[in-house]
Amino acid sequence: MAHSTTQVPTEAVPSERPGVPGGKRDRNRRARVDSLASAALELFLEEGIEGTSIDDITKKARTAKGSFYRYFSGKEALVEALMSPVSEAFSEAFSCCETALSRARTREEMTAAYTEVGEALAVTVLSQPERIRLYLQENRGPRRGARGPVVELADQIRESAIAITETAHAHGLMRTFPAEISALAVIGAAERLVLATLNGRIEHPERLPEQVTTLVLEGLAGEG
Amino acid sequence: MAHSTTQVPTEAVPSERPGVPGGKRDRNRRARVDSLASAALELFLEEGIEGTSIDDITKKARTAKGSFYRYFSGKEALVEALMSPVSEAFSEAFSCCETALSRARTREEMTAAYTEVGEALAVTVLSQPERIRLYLQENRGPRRGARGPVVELADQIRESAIAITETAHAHGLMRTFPAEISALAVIGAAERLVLATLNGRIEHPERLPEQVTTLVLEGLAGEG
Amino acid sequence: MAHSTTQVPTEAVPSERPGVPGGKRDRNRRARVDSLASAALELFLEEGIEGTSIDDITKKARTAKGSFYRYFSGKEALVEALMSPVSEAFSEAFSCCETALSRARTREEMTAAYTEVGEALAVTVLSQPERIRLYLQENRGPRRGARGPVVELADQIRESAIAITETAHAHGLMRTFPAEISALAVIGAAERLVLATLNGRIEHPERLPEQVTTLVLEGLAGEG
Amino acid sequence: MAHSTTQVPTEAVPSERPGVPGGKRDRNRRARVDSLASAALELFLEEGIEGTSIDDITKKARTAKGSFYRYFSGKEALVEALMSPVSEAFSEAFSCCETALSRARTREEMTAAYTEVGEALAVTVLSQPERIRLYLQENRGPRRGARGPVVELADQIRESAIAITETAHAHGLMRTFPAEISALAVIGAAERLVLATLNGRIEHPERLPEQVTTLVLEGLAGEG
DNA sequence: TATGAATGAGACTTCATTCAT
DNA sequence: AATGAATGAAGTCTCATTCAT
Repeated sequence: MAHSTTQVPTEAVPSERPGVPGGKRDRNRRARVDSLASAALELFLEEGIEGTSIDDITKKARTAKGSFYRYFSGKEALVEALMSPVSEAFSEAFSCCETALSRARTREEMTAAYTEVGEALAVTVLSQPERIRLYLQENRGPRRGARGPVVELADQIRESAIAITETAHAHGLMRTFPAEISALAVIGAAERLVLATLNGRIEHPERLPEQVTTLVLEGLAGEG
Repeated sequence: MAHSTTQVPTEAVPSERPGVPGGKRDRNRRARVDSLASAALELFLEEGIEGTSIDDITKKARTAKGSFYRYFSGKEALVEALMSPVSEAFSEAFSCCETALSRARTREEMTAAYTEVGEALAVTVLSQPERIRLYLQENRGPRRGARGPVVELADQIRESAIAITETAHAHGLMRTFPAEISALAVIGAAERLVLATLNGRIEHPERLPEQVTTLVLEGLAGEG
Repeated sequence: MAHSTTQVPTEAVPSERPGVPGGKRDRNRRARVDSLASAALELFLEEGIEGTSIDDITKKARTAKGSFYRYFSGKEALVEALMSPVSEAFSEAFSCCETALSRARTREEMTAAYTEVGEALAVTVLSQPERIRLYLQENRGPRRGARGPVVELADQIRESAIAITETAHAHGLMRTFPAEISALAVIGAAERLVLATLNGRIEHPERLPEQVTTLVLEGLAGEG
Repeated sequence: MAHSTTQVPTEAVPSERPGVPGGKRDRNRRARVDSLASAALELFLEEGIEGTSIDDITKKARTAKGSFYRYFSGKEALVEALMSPVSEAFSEAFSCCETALSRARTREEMTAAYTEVGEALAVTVLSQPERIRLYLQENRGPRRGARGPVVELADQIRESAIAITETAHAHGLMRTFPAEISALAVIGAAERLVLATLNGRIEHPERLPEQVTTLVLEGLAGEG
């Protein structure tokens, strides 16, 4: 895996940095941050966040331990940095969808909104598979310690999903289940399938989106 | 929570015990095992398995640290002891269902088999809610360390669910998706909903089974 | 190895014991003490005194841990009990020799005295090989902890050997080296050879006494 | 005891060190290793290897517990580091002697070879008295745990001594005892005398080499 | 700025000893 | 008298974090 796939957004880096942004200093800094983040991501996936020590990370990134603390205030900040692009992409996708939904007047427009959010999420999943896998592996359980940011992301997703489901209900789009229930069911199903896909356990992943849509909309009992 | 709700199955206790099987020694032993297990369960739920130390457990159980090791060879063994009743109940439920399915000749018999496994699982969930919550919180991620037994249980569930789904397909019961996909979707949805329920986030939990059934069979698009 | 070879002298047992000495109680007690001592001896030889725990001993002796403390006040007392027959045998051998030497008037009488002490020691070595091996393995080093009694025995042997060597010198029996030097040299050589023999590294152990005598008296340069 | 007498050979120190090889970092590192090793050596002699804890060592060396593990992977590695200069010196001495012996054609040349090895060993003993004492105190008994390296050294010495004795026999230099027997006798005698000397129990240590030679070659019965 | 050494709290585990049954 | 459960001190080792170089 190229290190460049693990780029960390600018915000993770302390803002009062010297040198021209884009200059050599800046590039060095980013390279260091990226190599730490990508080493960490790989280790987190293999050993778990709590099972990975700062030492492990810096050893894998071939940096001195002290350097880690120059770039991240601790393990939690690093996890936060790893999750934040996912969080932002999801945030944007959901809020776009929410907007589109509230503007929608016809059933077709609503369906389009859903399709769009689905595609936006799929793009994120495909472009950041490791971070998504990290999210899927670590998002349950207490918010304690370095896993905090991951659990936070899970909450964000849950709330957004419920919100758009409620909007859909308000527009009479779907069966009037309680929004929590359908939202959580869809999230649960989707997450499990994505994880299986990322773990290589699904045979024809390219058909997955279509199958999931069918499943979600028409259920299992459909005229098989 | 009463300590008696956290009973550990007999097998976890060393078999050659002295004194009368119902005598004071025996009762003390069981009380100690229970208090350790229940303290641990509570802490695992609040702080995570990896975030809980043996010290935390023995402090909460008001025993000496050394006593822990008389009853469990380590944290992993304790987790194993906590998961094993769930694992056994699930094992039995799935294998009953598998048997019933393979014997079924009519669609009604098959539906009955599914209903039955669903009910068996629901009973387990309701009678062991904390252990189920622990399973739901900790079952993802690498098998590393004390979480091992939980991940193992997850694998067991996944395989069983796929197996009975394949049986169902073989009998033409449902839409011919790949078994992995429908099985994982159902597991994912169910697990998410159960977790939300156990976390008290579902309004009318008593309606959940019926709603889930509808959802699974007919999907979201159904003529709400 | 039969347990009876590991008998512990009466003194090791607390003196205020109930029951007729020789009665059933007494026999039980001795059987227990012997089985603990023989289990301990075996373990001490394999794992070292410090590497053996009370637990190891009672497990091997198939007794409860508490029983150990009924018979011995601790590991040191047990070591003391294991060493004391050796210590007594050696004590007696040396004091006999000392007496015989001081009475000796002719060179022949003196040689006889030495021969006799050598034989007495050899008998002890052969009749208590495991205890001797324990002594040889553990007699160096600080007197600290449970090894104390073994180191004490080493001191006793050293002093006795020096004493009879001085007597020999006083009678003009041997080359007038400082007594410490010849005594320690002989002890050192003898101990090393006995240890090698007990470890099965000497080809014809039955010839050893004669060879050692030659070696000690005539040295290596003799007309080979 | 000056710390400088407890220097640990370069190999024990991780090789890829930063900073100038003679810079402050380097000096600090060596000082730390030396202070740990010398504290340990002193404690090992007083309390035995098994009776000394890492805590004791770091307390005496006035460092944090964790620092110990930066320099040594554990107690056994430290013992190994303490023994290795002795082991190497002995190795070299014995192999020189072996070479010289196999080349020797006259009895004088052979005697010279022995004298030389004796002197080389004596130099080592005198220049590393504490390590030798540690070896003498801890070399018997099972190879278990941290004492392992010391027992290993003892084996090395035994084998080398037997080997050169066999060479001597092959050249008809000495009385044809089995090589094991004469070698072990000499080792045993020498070790005991060296230990007594290092413990300050020998009156005129400077005469020891000559006396031992006489003893070994001519025995005790010589015309005193 | 980069390095890795230093620190000490804290995790896991073992053990001698005491004590209830 | 015998058993083995309970205790907590102590041992080994790890780790996040700070700091001198």
